[in-house]
Amino acid sequence: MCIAGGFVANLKELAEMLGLSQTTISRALNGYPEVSEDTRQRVIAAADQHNYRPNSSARRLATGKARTIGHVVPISHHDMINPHFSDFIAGAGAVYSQRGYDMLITVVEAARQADTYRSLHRDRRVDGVILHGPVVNDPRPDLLDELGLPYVVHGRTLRDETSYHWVDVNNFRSFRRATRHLLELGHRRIALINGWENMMFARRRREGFEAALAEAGLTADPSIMVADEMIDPTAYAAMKRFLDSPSPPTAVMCSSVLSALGALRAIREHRLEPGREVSVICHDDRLSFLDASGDGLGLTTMRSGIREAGSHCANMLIDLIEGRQTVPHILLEAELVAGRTTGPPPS
Amino acid sequence: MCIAGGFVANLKELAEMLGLSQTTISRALNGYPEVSEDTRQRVIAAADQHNYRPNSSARRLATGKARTIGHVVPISHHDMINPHFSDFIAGAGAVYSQRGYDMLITVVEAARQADTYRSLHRDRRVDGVILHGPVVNDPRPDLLDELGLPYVVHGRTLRDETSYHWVDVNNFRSFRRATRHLLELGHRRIALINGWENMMFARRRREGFEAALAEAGLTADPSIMVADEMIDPTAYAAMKRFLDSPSPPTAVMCSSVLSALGALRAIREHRLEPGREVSVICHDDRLSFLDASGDGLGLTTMRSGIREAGSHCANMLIDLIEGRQTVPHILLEAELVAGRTTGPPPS
DNA sequence: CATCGAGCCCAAAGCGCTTTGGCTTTGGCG
DNA sequence: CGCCAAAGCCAAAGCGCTTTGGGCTCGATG
Repeated sequence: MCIAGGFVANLKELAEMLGLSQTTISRALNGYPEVSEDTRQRVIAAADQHNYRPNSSARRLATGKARTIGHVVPISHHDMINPHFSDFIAGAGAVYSQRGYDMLITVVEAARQADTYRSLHRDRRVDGVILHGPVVNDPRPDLLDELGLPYVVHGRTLRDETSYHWVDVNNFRSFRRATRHLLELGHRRIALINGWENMMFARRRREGFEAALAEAGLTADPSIMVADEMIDPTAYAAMKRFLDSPSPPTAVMCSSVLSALGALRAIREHRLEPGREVSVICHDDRLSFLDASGDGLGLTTMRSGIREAGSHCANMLIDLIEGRQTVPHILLEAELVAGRTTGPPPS
Repeated sequence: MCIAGGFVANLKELAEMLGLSQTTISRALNGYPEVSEDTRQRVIAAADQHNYRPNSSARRLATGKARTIGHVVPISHHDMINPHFSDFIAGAGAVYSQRGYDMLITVVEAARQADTYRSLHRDRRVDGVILHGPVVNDPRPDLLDELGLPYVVHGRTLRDETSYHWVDVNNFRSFRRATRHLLELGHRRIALINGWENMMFARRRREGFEAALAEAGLTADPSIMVADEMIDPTAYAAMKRFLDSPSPPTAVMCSSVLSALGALRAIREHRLEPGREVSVICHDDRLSFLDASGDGLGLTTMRSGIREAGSHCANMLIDLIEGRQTVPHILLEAELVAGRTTGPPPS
C-alpha cells in the first residue's frame, strides 16, 4: 500500500517509532506467542514498510546459531574441481533458501580439509556441514564427531552405517543390475571404467560389478578394469587400450557420463559401432548440462539425480540441526534407462 | 611444543588467564601497535595453545564487516545450472580462503535475483557480490549502485564501461581472430553456434564473428547461425540442420566446448571428418573436467581460463571493499590453440 | 627538579539482537 | 468482593568482540 518509507536500521528505531519495546518487536517478528495478534500485525507492517530486517550478525551472536551450512570442497590431485559439484549445490541450495539458511562454501586443497572443518567450527561460522566424496577410511566423520559439529555424508564410509547420517545411491545394486543386464544380453567379456577406488562409491560399484559376474560363474579380469579420474581423456585412453588388447571386451561399464564419452570416442575411432559391436552403459548423475540418457546422448544409463541427493542432504542436515525427528539414512535407487548404446554382442 | 590444553571459548577467559585486559588481547591478536612485542607473542602463543579463535559473529557485529562475499547463482530457464560455475568458484574461492573471506552462495530462480541482492545487503550478510552472467540491459548494476553494495561484474553490460568494476574476456577480438583464421584457411561459409544472445558475451562474440566476415567482404548468413543454450543436444541439432541444408558450411564456430562436442557428433554422424571436411573451432573456458584443447579432445580453441577470471574478480572485489587502490577493469585475451579440428576446406 | 611525550595497558561503551524475569492489566471464578 | 492466572508488555542483562578515551610509568628534556 504505502510506499517504502525511509530505511530503519535497527530494532531500537523501529521500537521508538511504534512506541513499543525492543522486546515486543523482536517477539512479534519471531512469532512468539506473548504478543497480541494486533500488535504483531502492526509491527510486521511497519517492519516491511520501513524495510527493516534484523542484522544477521547480531542475531547470530545473540542466538549462538549461524543459520549457515558449510560445504568444504577439496581441489583434487590434478587441481580439478568435481563437475558434479554444481548440480549437488543447486539441489542443496534451493532447500537452504527455502528454509532460511545460508550456504558457505570453502574451496581448499585436499590436505587442508581437516583444518578447515576445525576452523569453521571454532569460529562458529556454520551450524553443520555436508561431507562430500567420502573415501574408504575417511577420517572426517570421526573428526566431526569429536568436534560435535552436525553433519550429513553424501555417500558412506566404511564405518558402521548406523553411526552417522547419510544420503547415498545404492551403487552396489545399481552396478550389479546393469552388469546382469549385459550378461543377459549375452556379453561375457565386460570392461569396467571406474572412478578412483579409494572413493567409496567407486569401490561399491566395482563390488556390484564383480558380484554379478560371480553369479554368472565369471570372474572380473583386471586387465580390462581401470580406476581413474572420471573424465573423457582417461576413459578414452583406457578404452583404446582395451580394444587393442588380444581379447577386447564386448561391453563396458562406465562410472560417469564423461567417462562414457571418452569410451565412445575410442570405440568410434576403432570403427566400431556402439550398441552393436560394443555396448556401453554408464552411471548418470543427471548433470543438468549433460542430457545423457534416452533422447539426449542416447546412452544406456543407471540414472540417479545428484540434485535430489543434494536436497535430501540439505533437508536431513537442517532437521538434524534443529533437533527434529528425521530419517537418518536415505538410500536412493538408480533407474536403468535403456538407450541406444546397448545390445547383444556381435556373434 | 605444548599439547593443546583445554579450549578457551572467549576473549574474557583468555584475558583472565593471562592477567591482561580484553583490549590488550584483542589488539595483540589483530596486530595493533599499542602492545609490546613481548606481550603480543605471549598472547599469540596462549591463543593457539588453547585453541582460541574469535567468534566470527561477535567480530562482525562489532566491526560492521561481514568478511563475506556473495554469489547469486540463478537457475536458468530449463532449470539448468551453468556448468562454468564450479570452475569460476574454484578460482574465486581460493582467493577468498587466502585473504580471509567467506563465500556465500545463494541459488535462486532467475526472477527472484533482485530480491536476493536486496536481502543480502539489508541483512548485512555480505560486504560485496560478484555479478554473474550479465545480460544486455542488465538491471543489476543499477540496483547494486542504488543499494551501495560493492560489486564486480564477470563480463560487461551495455552501460558505460568506466562506471563499474569488471573482469571480462575480449570476446569480440577472440571471435574475430578465430574467424579470420578460418577465412585465411580458405573457408567462405562459416556457421556460428552461439550462446543466448541476450548474454553480453554471446553478443560480443557474434559481433566479432561478423566483423571478420565483413572485412573479407562476406556477410553472415542467419540460416547457419544459432543462439541457444550452450550444451551438446542443442548444438547437435543445429549442426545437423546446417549440414542437411542446401549449402552446408565448411566450418563452424562454437561458443563452448559442450556445443563443439554436439557439433562434432553431428559431423561424424554425417560421415564427415572434423578438420578435413568440416572445421570446428570453439571457445574453451578450460573447465577442469573437459580437457578440450591440444592433446585432450584435440579441438582447435580460443582458450581463456574461467578460473583465472574467478580469481581476478575475487581480488578486485576485495580490494574494492577494503578501499585499496585497484585496477577497475581487466580484459583477458583468449589464446588461439591449434588442434586437429581445423584445416583448409575440401576443394 | 619539574615537565612532557612515548609506550603500554585498561575500563567501559558500544554493535543490534534475544531472552530472562518481572510488572500491569484484565477477566473468570469461588 | 477478593484472588489468581493469563495476556501483554517492558527493562535490562547478556552474546563476544572492537574501539574510544583515558591512566600510569619511565626515561628524556629544558
